[in-house]
Amino acid sequence: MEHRIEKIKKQLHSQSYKLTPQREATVRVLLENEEDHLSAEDVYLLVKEKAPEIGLATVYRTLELLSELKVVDKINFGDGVSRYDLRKEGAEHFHHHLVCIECGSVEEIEEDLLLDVEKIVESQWGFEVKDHRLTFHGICRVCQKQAVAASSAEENKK
Amino acid sequence: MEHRIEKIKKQLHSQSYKLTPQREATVRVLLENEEDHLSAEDVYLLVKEKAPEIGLATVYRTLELLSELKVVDKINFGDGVSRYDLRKEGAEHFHHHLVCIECGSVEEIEEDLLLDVEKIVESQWGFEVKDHRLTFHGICRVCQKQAVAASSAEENKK
DNA sequence: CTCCCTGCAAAGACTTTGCATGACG
DNA sequence: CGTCATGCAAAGTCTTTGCAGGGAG
Repeated sequence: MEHRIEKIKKQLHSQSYKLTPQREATVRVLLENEEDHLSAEDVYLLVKEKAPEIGLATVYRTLELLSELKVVDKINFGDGVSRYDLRKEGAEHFHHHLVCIECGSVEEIEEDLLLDVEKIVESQWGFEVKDHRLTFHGICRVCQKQAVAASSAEENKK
Repeated sequence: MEHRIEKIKKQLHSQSYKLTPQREATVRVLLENEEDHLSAEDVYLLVKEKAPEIGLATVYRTLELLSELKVVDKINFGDGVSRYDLRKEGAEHFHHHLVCIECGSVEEIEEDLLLDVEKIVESQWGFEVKDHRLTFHGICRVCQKQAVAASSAEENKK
């Protein structure tokens, strides 16, 4: 984990930004919650546990900065909030998401499934693809099982 | 166009909603600007030209309603506003978008390029796909040409 | 008469900004 | 010292809600 912080520090320095304690705390929170898709408010609350004096505005400013540096991706699942997602080590493509419409869980797909599609877009639409956002909405494994369980319970009642 | 309004009217009635004059005016604006990706405010201003007494809240409520009925899709390109996009006749998949990071133009892809990808997601992740959102960010044909023109102008200067 | 719909204004949620203060070289 | 970063509070967006009045059946 430390080396990832070092790396981010270098990225900041290369653009003459500093890794201040607040920024570092924010980055640590993001690293520790890599699986989640935290909103600015979520990050703020978590950072506050370690550095209670931090302000919400600083968190916003830091997330904005990290977003510019492509350290995090800002995403939006359609509820009114922006969420921030750390790019994985070495990944230059933006990972995909599976959002369950039943329970709201969000799963990530690291693998890039769009290589073929991008080729088609480039050749047929003449569009030079730089990045993509792909989200599937549907029913996750867990909720599918529950649906089956519920309907068989229904069966038993008869 | 009239038959599309009729169709929407029936959809509304089937859920015991009415197609009021305000709602109809809103739908007409959406139909007349199918190519664009209007924000609620945009729709409001356009509707106002025909029906000046309409309120912004009604537009929001109508768009929300149409969204529930799957007549329009609510999308979000990362600027802070929701945009509303009419579903095409008979389409049950949500079309894809090409957003140009130079000029901000948005192009649509009707064709469903994700059929194969969805199969993979279903079989390998056990996720039952119901809908998807796919947006590519990159450089559109027009801006690519301008970039070429600009760099050759640069050449000429030498 | 009842229920749904509307306009207006107010409230709300999320995010950005202005400004004085503070850290750092 | 000068610059960049911070915290706080205020201001901004965009969107939703409360409520009284209206309209259709």
